[in-house]
Amino acid sequence: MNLKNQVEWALHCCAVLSNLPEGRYLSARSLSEFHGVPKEYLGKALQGLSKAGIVHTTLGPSGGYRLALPAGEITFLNVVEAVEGRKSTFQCSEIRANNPCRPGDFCDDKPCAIARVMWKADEAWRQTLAAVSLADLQQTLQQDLPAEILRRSTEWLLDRAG
Amino acid sequence: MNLKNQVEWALHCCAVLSNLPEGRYLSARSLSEFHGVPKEYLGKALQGLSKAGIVHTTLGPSGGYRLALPAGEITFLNVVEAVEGRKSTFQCSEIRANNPCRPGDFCDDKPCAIARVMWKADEAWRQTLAAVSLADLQQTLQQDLPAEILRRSTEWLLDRAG
DNA sequence: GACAAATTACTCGGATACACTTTGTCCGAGTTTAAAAGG
DNA sequence: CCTTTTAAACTCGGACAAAGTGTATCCGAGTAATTTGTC
Repeated sequence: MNLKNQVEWALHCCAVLSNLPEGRYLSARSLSEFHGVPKEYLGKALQGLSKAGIVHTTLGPSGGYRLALPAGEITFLNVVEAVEGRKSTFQCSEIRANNPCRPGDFCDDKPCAIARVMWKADEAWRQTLAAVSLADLQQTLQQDLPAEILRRSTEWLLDRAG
Repeated sequence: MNLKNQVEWALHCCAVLSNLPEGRYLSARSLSEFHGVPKEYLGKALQGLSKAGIVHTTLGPSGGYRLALPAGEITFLNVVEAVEGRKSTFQCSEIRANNPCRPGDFCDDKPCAIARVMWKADEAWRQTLAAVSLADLQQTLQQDLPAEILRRSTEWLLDRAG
């Protein structure tokens, strides 16, 4: 079980969009060029973000994407779920019902004990992702990256932002 | 991203094997019949458990599987990793290196900030799974299930255990 | 110079193709127990 | 009754097939800004 690489791309795109001045838009083409990934396929991920209300888009030239909310109000979980979907990683297919010793009309009052554990783990995963916002990420990146690269990247982006 | 259904099957098989008296073995055929899943394919999952040292197997008639350790020393994580593999759900492909503003010889001293968050979430997931043992599961099941079904199931298993 | 029309640049969505993984089946080789055969 | 041989039941592993999902690519429709053309 692997997350799609679109999740990674979407997160990196959000990190870039966090650095964009308010009201400016950055096109899918520029985002794909900046990250070195195919534009058309990246578009699918961005459409996911758009549908989830995480980014806002405008059409036409100088159109593109910007965050629809302040970076502090968008979490990793929001982005991951927008691309990957909201359903649990563990799918219970109720095979306990196949037990030949169960009466046919027997009805369980609780979900399967195994599924409960797996879902709890899933919940822990989501909670960790929900605890980190794009603003947190931006702060981390500013500590990690040399100022020179940050400056040049910002310049590169502003050159292309509509 | 979904876990394989083999994970679910393997966990259910382990739950059954936890109820087996010490020294008895249960065949893949019986396990597949009990859970209503294809025998050959279930065999693949059991082979994973065997390779990971979670179950012990004997050949020949009256052969089959039993737990290789006390149920209290086998965790959900052990079983899940035996079937699903040990690598993280998030794969960092280092697309930050594609940033056109980075000098070609620049070397990051830390892993990507985005990957760090994703890996932390993965760790939380694993920690939750590592906190529950098969003994815990067995106890939960005994509280959940009616005594009648438990008794009949145990009888069914002992009939077939070698 | 003001207004309308055409062009351009972009997003969005659907259709399509390819590769990889999951899911499942089949069969042969090797191993151990149980049953049958022979003395 | 005891020993040897045969048969049966099982695991293990590899090869193979089908279905589903992930990873793209391509193209047409719609929209907004810009440019061009007209008065």
